Amino acid sequence: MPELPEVETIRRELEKEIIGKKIKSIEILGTRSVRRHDNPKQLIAQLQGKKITQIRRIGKYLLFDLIGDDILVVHLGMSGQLLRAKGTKEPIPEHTHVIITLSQGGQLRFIDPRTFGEIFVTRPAEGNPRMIPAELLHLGFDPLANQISWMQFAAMLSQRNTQLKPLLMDQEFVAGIGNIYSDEILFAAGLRYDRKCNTLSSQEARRLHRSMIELLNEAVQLRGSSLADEAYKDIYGESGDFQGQHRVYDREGLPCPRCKRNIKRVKVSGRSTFFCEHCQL
DNA sequence: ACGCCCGCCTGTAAGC
DNA sequence: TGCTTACAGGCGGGCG
Repeated sequence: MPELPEVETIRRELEKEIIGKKIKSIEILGTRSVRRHDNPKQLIAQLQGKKITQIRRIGKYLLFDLIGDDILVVHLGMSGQLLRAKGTKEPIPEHTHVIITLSQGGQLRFIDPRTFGEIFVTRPAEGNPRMIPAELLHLGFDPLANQISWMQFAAMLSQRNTQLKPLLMDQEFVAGIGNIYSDEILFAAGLRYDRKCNTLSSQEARRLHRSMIELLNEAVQLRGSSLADEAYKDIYGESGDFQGQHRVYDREGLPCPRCKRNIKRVKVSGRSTFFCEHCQL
């Protein structure tokens, strides 16, 4: 599923491809993707003719800033793709829910088999200096966009009493980390998924902070992870290359790259969790 | 505040 | 071989 590195890859590509272009028309083929809107026609009217000025990302959300303060928000959920079509005549893939036609710029298609993703139009929350819509105000800091110091991070950890993995995946604490990257970050930091956050030494908190930023940056460099049972593709339909770098995720029974002992798998709040008992304490 | 489960979905794969 | 079941998980909501 697209997490921060995948969404950032898409954001960078969109920045190159569609900034300055105008939305010519929108076609909504299935209403589930636009479920926040009572009236999809209103959404269409709101977007038509608007110029795209900027593409932002907060956590796993993409924000298309439009002329006149409107913001088109896209969340890919589990299986969402945003695919670029050069023309308007390319065949429409199955599970295409929304088609955005751009003035002299082909189309963007929103494809999402599992329909956990969504698209909605909104505006910046009243008086919000960072122009963040109310719907996204609950999100915590973005580990790449708003870098915080390890000291601040350590202070935040010390105030919580939860296990590390659920905290890393809590979008209100830090935005953008899902199941794959939480396991990879914890392995890189040498910390177990079930360590209580407020028991970390300052050295451990610093290691976790550093691992989080470094690992996410490395994953962005390789344009994210595409797994076998997953549908992540960038806007050109290309897979990412970071899956080859996974050290624990989906590697149950395989040797730990560090100590060669078998990678273990457990369930943590219903989610598969992969770790090395020897290297993560 | 925290942990855990459910419901929402569909494609894939394992099990009988 | 063919059907059924489990699994994958982001997110919001609810319950203890």
